[in-house]
Amino acid sequence: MKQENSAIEPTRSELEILQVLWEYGPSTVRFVNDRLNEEKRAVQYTSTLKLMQIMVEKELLTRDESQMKHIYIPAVGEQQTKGVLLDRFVETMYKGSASSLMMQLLGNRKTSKKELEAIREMLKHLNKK
Amino acid sequence: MKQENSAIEPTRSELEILQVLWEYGPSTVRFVNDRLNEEKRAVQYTSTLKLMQIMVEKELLTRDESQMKHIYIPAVGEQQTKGVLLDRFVETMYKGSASSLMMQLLGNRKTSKKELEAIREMLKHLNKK
DNA sequence: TTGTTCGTACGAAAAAATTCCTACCTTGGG
DNA sequence: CCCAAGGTAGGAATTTTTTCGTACGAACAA
Repeated sequence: MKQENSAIEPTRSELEILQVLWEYGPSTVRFVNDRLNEEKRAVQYTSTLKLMQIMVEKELLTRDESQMKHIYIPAVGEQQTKGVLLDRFVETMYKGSASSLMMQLLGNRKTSKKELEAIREMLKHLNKK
Repeated sequence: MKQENSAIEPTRSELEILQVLWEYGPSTVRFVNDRLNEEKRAVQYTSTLKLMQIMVEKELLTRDESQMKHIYIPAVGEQQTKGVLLDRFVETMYKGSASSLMMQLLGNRKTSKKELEAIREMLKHLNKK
């Protein structure tokens, strides 16, 4: 069955592509493919092409076809998309409890002192609102 | 190609099953399937069975076959698993920056005052360590 | 005993996500 | 002009994940 709803639901690979476009701005397939191969993993040019074409169909991307080298543009916002995914993550993993997630996060060794400081600082400012 | 590594990588459906087992403890397929149908979505008994059998193969679960009704037991810890998934999430979505994630989280409407209070409280205690 | 219910095993279908092959067009250099 | 490089389109194959049909055994009530 086809996915009919308009919910933002990028797959893992689609998300990788979006990340590139969010970071570098509108780009050609070639550029995106190069970034993926450099930063992520080996992937054939036509694979990336195909995926990006599908993403246009799904309206995750739009493209400018006025040149031979089409320019692909994200059709979904970075913050919005990440927000939705984060919400879903918190929902399914922590029953919607942000503080549970925080607890887990801070329990991990990987959270550096610097990170902690940043978070405290943020909360402080949040107080004033 | 088969997945050979032993990394904890439950799929979405597998995670649903794990959640049930984590919450209610070791259970039969029937019990898990009932919970899924109540709490999540319609799913056939044999589908759940199959999935749980696969999870045994993948060593996400173990099972006690001494009775006819097999009892399935999580083979991976809840905190550990969620921790790994959270780390990966932060890594891919926020370049490993916990504070970025926090920022996003707190920016969402859904974080209640109560949640905020809980987080502040937690950080306070974390100070003392 | 017999049939209904409930369990497991297992193959295979279906759906979703990903990858790649092939064909064909356009551009630019020699 | 001709070829090589690099682009798009699209079908199809693969892989991964999910779902289910069928077979068959055990338990239990009538």
